[in-house]
Amino acid sequence: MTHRFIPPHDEDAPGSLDRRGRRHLAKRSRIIENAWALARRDGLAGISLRDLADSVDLRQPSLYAYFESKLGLYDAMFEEGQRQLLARSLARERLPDPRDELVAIVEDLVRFSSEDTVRHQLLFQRTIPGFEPSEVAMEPAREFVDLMTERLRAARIDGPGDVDLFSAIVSGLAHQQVANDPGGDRWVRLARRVVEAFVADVDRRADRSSKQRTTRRSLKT
Amino acid sequence: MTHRFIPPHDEDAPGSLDRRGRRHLAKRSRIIENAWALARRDGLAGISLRDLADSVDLRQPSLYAYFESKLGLYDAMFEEGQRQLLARSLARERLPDPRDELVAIVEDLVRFSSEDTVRHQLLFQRTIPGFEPSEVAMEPAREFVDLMTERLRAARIDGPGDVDLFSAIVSGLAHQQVANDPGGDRWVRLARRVVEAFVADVDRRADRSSKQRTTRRSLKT
DNA sequence: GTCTATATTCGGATAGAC
DNA sequence: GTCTATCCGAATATAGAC
Repeated sequence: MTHRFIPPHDEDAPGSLDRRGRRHLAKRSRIIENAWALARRDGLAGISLRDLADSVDLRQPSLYAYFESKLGLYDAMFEEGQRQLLARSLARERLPDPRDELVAIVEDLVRFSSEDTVRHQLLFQRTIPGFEPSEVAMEPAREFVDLMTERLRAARIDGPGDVDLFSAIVSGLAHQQVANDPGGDRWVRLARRVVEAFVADVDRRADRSSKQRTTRRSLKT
Repeated sequence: MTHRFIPPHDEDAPGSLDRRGRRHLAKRSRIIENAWALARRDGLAGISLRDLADSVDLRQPSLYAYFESKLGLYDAMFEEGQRQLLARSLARERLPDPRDELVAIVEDLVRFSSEDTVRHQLLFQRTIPGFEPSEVAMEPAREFVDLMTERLRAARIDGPGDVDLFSAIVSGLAHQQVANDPGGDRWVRLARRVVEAFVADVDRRADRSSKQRTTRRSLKT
């Protein structure tokens, strides 16, 4: 079962939208926007559909014209948050040095998380009981992972465990930043150092294994 | 305002407890134990005081003899979780090599988190709206930080940012382990590597700054 | 699409007797 | 300390008219 709500409409071209459909989506966006504001005020799980409806001058039951349930609302918020993250990464101009690029991405990510604690909570922690993002909502997340993987490959980081380790480092920085210095930059500032240490480790391991190969070969000949 | 509940009792020695006090504490412990079980089933925020009371054969209002409110219950759970973590770290025999000791601690920590997701949630993520641990509940957490700091110093890790970076790395491993491979060891296995990379980075920076000092000195003389 | 009205359930917390 | 009884509020969700 999915949380997504497909509003009923009957245009001829399924891809584009008529005036009604556009208005519908615009209002839906506004609702989501206000939902974020409420979440920042009352906590993510604390969003009340009544308050949300009030904030857009609707009665509470009318929200069901836009979302099939409260979980459907979370799903929409999740998707929007993931799109924001992806959009930000794509917007920034790519740096020539792949390692500088990694540093920039990590800084971006940590800042992105610390900008908005509840967004970080919805996107990266599983805190809403019963909520699991739908396939559609996960799509931008998948694209982002692809992008990250590509950037890591460009810096010659693709060994087994490398990506796991990198993801752990980034999520750790983000988490500490959000938890202990929200809005600040205490862990953002560590991005360069951590990337350099990580890259040095990857290099060191590559050296060691290539030396091992050389040794083995020289033993044979 | 604190969430802790000091049960009224009138013994002569304030430190020790009479029979009644001991029974009270024992039952309180049992309640907390069941609260963890419910949290694992329904989520942390999903604990219902009615269900909890049922599970210990009490009526719901009777719980207020043990906790002043639901937040007080969370506070007790938080304190207990922190004590478990501290107890585990103290129980393990200390390794002679301070870096091996660091590896062991990190593995411990990541395993501790992944053993029990909701405990990890309560202890390390701020997910319950309105809940902030009381001073008393934070006490074992402080002790744990002291212990960690001491272990890091033993490995000559005490530079500015070193502890921040280390904490980020550990929490990142734990978070990824909990989120993506709960009960497994995909990130636990990275503990040794990550500690070694971290230590190498600290050494490298120490070398560099000592060389800088040497250069400056040789310029002077 | 939006409304009114309402169903339904459940939550935490309190009063006061025993 | 434990109970019964109850309060009070809040929540999501549905039915059906317009």
